[in-house]
Amino acid sequence: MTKKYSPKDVSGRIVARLALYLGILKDLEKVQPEINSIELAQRMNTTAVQVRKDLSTFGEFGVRGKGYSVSALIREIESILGIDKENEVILIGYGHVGKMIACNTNVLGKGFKLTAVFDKDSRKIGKEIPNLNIKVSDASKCLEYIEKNKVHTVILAINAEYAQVVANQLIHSGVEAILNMTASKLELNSNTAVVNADISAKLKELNFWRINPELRGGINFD
Amino acid sequence: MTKKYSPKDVSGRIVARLALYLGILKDLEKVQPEINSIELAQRMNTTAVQVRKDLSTFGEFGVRGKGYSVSALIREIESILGIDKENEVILIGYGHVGKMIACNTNVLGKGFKLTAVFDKDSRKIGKEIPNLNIKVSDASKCLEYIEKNKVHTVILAINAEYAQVVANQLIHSGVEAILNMTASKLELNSNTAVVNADISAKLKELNFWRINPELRGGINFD
DNA sequence: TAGATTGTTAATCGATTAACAATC
DNA sequence: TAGATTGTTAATCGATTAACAATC
Repeated sequence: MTKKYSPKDVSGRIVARLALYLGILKDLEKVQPEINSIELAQRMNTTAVQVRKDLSTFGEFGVRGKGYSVSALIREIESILGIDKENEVILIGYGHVGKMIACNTNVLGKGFKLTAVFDKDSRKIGKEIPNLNIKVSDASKCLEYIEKNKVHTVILAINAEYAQVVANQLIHSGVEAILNMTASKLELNSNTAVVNADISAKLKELNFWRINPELRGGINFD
Repeated sequence: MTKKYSPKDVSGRIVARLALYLGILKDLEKVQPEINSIELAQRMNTTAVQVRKDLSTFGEFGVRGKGYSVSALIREIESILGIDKENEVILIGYGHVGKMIACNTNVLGKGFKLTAVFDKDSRKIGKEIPNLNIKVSDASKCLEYIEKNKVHTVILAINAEYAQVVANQLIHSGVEAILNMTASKLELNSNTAVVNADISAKLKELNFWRINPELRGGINFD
């Protein structure tokens, strides 16, 4: 059950690609039952060898001479990413970004369930969140909630200037993973996982590639 | 004025880091006028050598024996990323994600101005966007608008299943850059720049690192 | 001049690709 | 068995790091 991958074989790039493979496979699921590395590579804008190498890092999922079963591969990748079960997450910050995440269950995707939302603004506290059966709670109760409910994943959607302070508190409370939606780069000497999903940074990257078309030789600049 | 960097020296990673350096420097601007590569590296969770290498790819911005001027470095990086001037962008899709972007000018950050918003839903068309002086337009007018106004950058925040079709049309209309907020991986044989900013993919990555703490040896898994 | 820190050239490390053996 | 396509081992390529020369 508990698969063991070697640290030297799993890189950040591979994990990022895994999430992309999954997206492609989900699109494909209704249309065709099987796929080979060549076609998957085309859709990923990469090479067939990389597809096979990536997948084989985690196990032998294909059938030689044939290819991969789309549905089986989806299940494998979901299992690798730990989204075959439902993971509880909480959201801190109910501003524009927070609201978008809270009001749109699609945004989180399969495997994640939003169980609580916190904000420090008294005008927002107590507001009902559409579709989910929860209300915005007072941010001052947040750490208590985390410890009581053993929350392991937090989406941080607060003002950038408070991000570092709040993150420190979260880690102290035992949080293992933070999705950082703020423009602030979090400094964490602990072993908490942090992934940045700040839109403005992405837009800046994009703009660089736009104004320097001659530099986008390589295929991948996600 | 027009700086020329060699393609072999500029990688996607460097550009991504550039946007992060900028964020750190902006935080720092009010607090201290100068910084050296050692301190900047600490805040970035990387090494001083990498900081210097990254920056020197684009020019000589530092003073030997001293370090870098925070404000000058900010200006340089903004210039490299092309956000020292205002770039017009349009938004396609006024659902939860689109609304979040349109209603929150902060989200785009410096250097970008939202000039038009499109949606195909007749209930949304005509709606006034708070703070910006624009209304949601009919998506059917979108391509015409792009061609007329020479729009080069589009934020795509529509349903994943339409993403590929719309992207093809955008490229045909001369769009140079797409910020893809959808969960769909866009296949583009043209030389349009695309950067993905799908939140659910990031959350999946994050979850992998959470459940495999022994694999997060390296510092950087953004 | 001595001390500090940058920018660059060379060495190492890691990730991608090529070649091929395994097997359906 | 022949054809196809996977999974893996070895070779190449690119990115990071180390060493050091430049210079404030």
